[in-house]
Amino acid sequence: MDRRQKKTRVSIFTAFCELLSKKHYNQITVGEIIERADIGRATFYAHFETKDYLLKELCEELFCHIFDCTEQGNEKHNHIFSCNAPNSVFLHLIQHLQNNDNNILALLSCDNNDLFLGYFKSNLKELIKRQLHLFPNKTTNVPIEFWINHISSTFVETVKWWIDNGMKETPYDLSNYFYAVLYGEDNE
Amino acid sequence: MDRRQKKTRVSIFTAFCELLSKKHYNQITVGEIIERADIGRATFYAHFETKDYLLKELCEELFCHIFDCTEQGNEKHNHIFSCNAPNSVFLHLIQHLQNNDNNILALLSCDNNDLFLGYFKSNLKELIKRQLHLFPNKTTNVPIEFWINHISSTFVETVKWWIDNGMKETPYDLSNYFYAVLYGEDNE
DNA sequence: TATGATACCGAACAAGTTGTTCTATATAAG
DNA sequence: CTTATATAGAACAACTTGTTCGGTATCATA
Repeated sequence: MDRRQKKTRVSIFTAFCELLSKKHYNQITVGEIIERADIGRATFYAHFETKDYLLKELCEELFCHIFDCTEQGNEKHNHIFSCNAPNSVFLHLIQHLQNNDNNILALLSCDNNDLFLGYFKSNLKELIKRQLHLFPNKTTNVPIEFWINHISSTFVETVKWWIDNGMKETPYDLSNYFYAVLYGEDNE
Repeated sequence: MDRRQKKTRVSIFTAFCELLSKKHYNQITVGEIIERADIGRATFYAHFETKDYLLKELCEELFCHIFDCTEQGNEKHNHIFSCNAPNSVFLHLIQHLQNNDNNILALLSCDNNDLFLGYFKSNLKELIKRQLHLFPNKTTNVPIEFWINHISSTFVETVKWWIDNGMKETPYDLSNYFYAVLYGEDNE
């Protein structure tokens, strides 16, 4: 990609993230974004058809960066699945979040959740589907699709709860909470 | 309240709900609302400071109507808690939804979820807190606040999943799904 | 029925937002 | 050096928001 394009794209993403951590997505205007990114109006629209697409592409980049590790089998940076226990998978995910890779926390914590969390959950579901053997269905009469949805929902809600309450718990403890409500008793 | 005010308020709510069932909240303009409600622009703003407040008040009316039953102890229309089992509580709630009281389904089903579901969940949490004895915490090391959040999240996500998949399951079955992922095995 | 209060209409308005279009300039690639 | 492309920057129409104001209809009361 053209060096200029890349620079512009990065500065838009950066400005957008900074704004997202301050105010609700709905209240952010294109005018604010281009002012903070210090680019021309036409340039913005040359990159993104609309604000919604900007968010969409931002999410894709961020989640791709986090979930990617699981794509290429057992070859390269699949550290999330280095240990074959579901608890470990999510522990790693939570640690990623705690490290605040790519400023994801700022996006998860504020009011912009709705759309963002939607993308997050949808990526999570794909991950779970691909690694379903790690999450045995503990009940007999619940459809598999419902079960998958429940796992990913529970994880997203766990993280949301964690953030809303000041992230006091360690990733390890939180991962155990998650696992406890999902599978009954703590697995220690 | 003045008969005129009441009429105006109702027509605004009605128009708003109809629009919400068609398009996303963000894409609905005040212009559309007042055109469909057939009222003057100034009249709208005399009733609601902004579109967000309109949604807020709408939610309060709707949820009050559904959750109210639990407020006045065991005296009047507390049919939701007529049976002292948590499964029954949510079964009743789901049946309310299936009956589509006050067109709530239209609001839950479409793209407008975010804000609306937020209010829904917050009402749910209050209900659960008041009736916590019905939901024994099955795990030892999970904080009670986390547990409450998990119950209400799971219910909201269950209903969302149900709607997104065409509401094929009976309220009875769905309630069992909910209870199964929450408490391990089916309680039949 | 008469009267004062209040809700409504509708039009106009400023301020702000969106997405497009244009020319000129700067930067990349061959 | 030359050509292609990305950007700046300004101007633009169309739309949205929230306010204002004078006139009209409806209420509640005497």
